[in-house]
Amino acid sequence: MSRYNAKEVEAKWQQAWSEQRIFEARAEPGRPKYYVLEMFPYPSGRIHMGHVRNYTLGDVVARYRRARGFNVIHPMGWDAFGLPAENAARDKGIHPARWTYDNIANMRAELKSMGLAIDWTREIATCHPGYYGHQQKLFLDFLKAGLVDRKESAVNWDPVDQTVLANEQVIDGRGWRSGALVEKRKLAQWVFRITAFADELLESLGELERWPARVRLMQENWIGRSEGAYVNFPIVGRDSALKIFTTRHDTLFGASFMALSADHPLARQAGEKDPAVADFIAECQRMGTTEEAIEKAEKRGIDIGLRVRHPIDPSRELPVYIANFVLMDYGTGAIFGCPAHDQRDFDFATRYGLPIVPVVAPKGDAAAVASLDTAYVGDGLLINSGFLDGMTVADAKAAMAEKLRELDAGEPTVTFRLRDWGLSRQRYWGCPIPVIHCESCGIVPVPESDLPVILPDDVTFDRPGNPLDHHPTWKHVDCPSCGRAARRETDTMDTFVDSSWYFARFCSPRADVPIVREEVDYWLPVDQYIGGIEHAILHLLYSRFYSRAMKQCDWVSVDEPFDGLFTQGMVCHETYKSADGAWLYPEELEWLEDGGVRERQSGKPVTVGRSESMSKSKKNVIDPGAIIDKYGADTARWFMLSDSPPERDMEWTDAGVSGAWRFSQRLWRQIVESAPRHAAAPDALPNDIDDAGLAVRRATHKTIRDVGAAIDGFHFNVAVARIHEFSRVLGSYEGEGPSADWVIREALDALVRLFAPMMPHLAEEAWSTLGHSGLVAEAEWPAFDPQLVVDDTVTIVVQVGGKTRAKLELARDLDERAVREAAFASDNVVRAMAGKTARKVIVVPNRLVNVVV
RNA sequence: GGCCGCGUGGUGGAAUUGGUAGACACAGCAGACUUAAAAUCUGCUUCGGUUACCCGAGUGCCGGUUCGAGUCCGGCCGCGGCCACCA
Repeated sequence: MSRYNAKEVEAKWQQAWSEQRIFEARAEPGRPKYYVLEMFPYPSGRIHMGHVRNYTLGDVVARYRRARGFNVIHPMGWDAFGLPAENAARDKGIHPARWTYDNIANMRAELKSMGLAIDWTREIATCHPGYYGHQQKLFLDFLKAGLVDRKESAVNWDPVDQTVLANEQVIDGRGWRSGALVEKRKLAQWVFRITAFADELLESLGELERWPARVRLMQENWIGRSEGAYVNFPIVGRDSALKIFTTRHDTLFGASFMALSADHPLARQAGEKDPAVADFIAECQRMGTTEEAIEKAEKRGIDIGLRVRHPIDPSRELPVYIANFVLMDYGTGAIFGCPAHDQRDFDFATRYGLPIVPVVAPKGDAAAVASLDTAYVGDGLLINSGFLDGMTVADAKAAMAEKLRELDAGEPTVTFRLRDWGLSRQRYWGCPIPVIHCESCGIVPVPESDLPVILPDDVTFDRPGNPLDHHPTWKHVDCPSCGRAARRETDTMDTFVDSSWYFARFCSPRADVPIVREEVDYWLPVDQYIGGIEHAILHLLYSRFYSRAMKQCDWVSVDEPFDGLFTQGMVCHETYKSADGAWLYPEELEWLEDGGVRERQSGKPVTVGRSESMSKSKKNVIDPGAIIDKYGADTARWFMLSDSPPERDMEWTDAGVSGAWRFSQRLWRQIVESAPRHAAAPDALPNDIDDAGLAVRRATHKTIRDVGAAIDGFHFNVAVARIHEFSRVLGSYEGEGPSADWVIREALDALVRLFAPMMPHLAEEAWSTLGHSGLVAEAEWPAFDPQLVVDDTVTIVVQVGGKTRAKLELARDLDERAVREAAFASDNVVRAMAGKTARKVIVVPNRLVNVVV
């Protein structure tokens, strides 16, 4: 029995693909293209199972589309800037560049061992000046186009590491690395004006039909459009007014106080005069932004003595508080409090003894809201509201908006939750922001002739803060405008910037301009993008913004970069804990015959925990390298595609892997053992084949149809099942085959091409064993004969009263009367009817008969 | 708290979108081959009623629409995700 040696065979075919350069893509205007892209990896050092799943899915699509005749582009690169490289430098003394490029070399080799149909000539790394230099050019274009701004904004500041932290890096109010209490600081930051596209980014979500509904919804919520109104409350004793934003202007008559954010200019003014107010502001700024902090935080405030007039009823004066629950960067940083109809305002009013005046009641029934113990946020009719009384909430909003406009006291407006994208990071290992600060000229862009602004190599990590800041010379430059001494911007860009345009750079990865228009016009948009759901918001939203910004600067023609998006599930594995509660690696365990588990070394008992997403911290990881080494890439790929639908989480099991390995061996035997016996099909197919021959041909053509449909729909697990089934069918004819041996040959030729996208190495070996000279990677997808996928007979289900009582094998398209007769002739049907007469008979052609008794 | 998903055998999951529930696989059991084991092959495998046949129940729970519901509608229960003091 011949055994398939994956290790040798896989290396051989990987070399053949590479030597024949079949995956190198070239734009061919007029020929249909297909751009397959998986989210590029961060070069952490080793690939993990999540990568294996991601790139296997993409590779199936790429190879399948190629077989379908598309001009496929399938590139790979490295999201290579980021904090871990700097941490490695601090902890191990390795330069970030060295660490990163070493990791890339490792991971490239690992990815290559997977046998991916990738055009490696297009490989890019975002940390290379040949990439980030062009990113600086785009930045300057955006700056010129008014898409970049410099803004004072509140940031999380780690006083020990002396850097800004992203929200995700603040854990329980402390820096994740230093453990220091994080402060809120105002810093001048560069921002992309993503909010300028808020409406468009929201609107266009509707056109992304090949995106998961869930992702679109998440983006919709993230952008968070709300319709409301600005309202101006004149300040008593001053010329100015306090401007607030509300979505409930219908409840304006229920106002009982005003509340300002601690960062509001009026709050600051008050703080300068009153130490108690200043103390309260300081306290608000210290307040954590974590989930628990927010949940526990009480609604608190301080009356700053200011009074405003109600805009509709000037006789009423309202107190102005600073409140800890009002955010500066949403709306205007100030609200009016309507305790009866907002829970936060209700809590606040209760605490400070402010009036609670209901102005909306169900059906206008004032009694129903006379004594509230929580805010009433439901619908109803207006009460206690002068000219609004009796109106619905919606009508009252409209009427109030009209009134505000009349009085010049406010106007309807739309507000978004989306904020501008702060891109400044006080870090070394990122793309330098190409601007210069000059005392006399202000902000001066780096002249394009001076690009790229290259990161200096000679940096030190021996003290906290940004190494670019500590560098003795790098930041000192002459102002390009006036020539006097000036300072280079030492902040670098958020790494999300790097990944916001890489799909465009892949189209012309070596060009001396960022993007070559003819190339992107041919290849973009990405037809199928594949990656984890964790990027559902930020990366995908940023890329959508970037596309629009690049279009505005005439670099690309598309608004939407990703036509189709697929979000894969995670790879999970059981977790193991020792008796003293420490996590254990699967390799540290020994499995006993009785099904128990213990530690291999010590023999101590082990608790098997639930299956969770593979992570180093829980030690429930399986190294893909070891699996590929032992079983081959095809086995790993096949297992990834089997059983679990790709969008769902899957569980990695030893049994599953060995099952995949056994099946690959089975396929190999089946093909190699039958191949010599079966001749190729004659040009003119004979009609006189026997029943077995016809059955095999039908199975072949149905499988071709079903596998194609399954791959089209991303149901790779179903495609796998159909191939299993087909292999069994062929197996059942191994002893006594059809008289026409070309029928088996036709089946094998189809079979190999059907599993080629999934197990490409085995497929090449099988294809050549079958006597084909070319590569199966370049073979056409088999076509099915529509006549052969329709059987002559159909199984008709006969139900009596909705319960299945018989199954009849009848000729296809038999007329209704004959079907009825056959149904009533069935013993089981007669018995089930028990002498009753049929009240009604429903006949669904070629499917079922339901006798209603 | 808001919004959105999902609940199918021992397990992962199928089910032409309202028409045979459990394809395919894993695990398990039985058998063949073998001195034996491994490997391989064959069969069985939702639960209950004595095997075959057949009967009853069955897609989280309760109800509804329909000749017919895993699929549609209403209400519960459970699990998960995203956002979250967003005015």
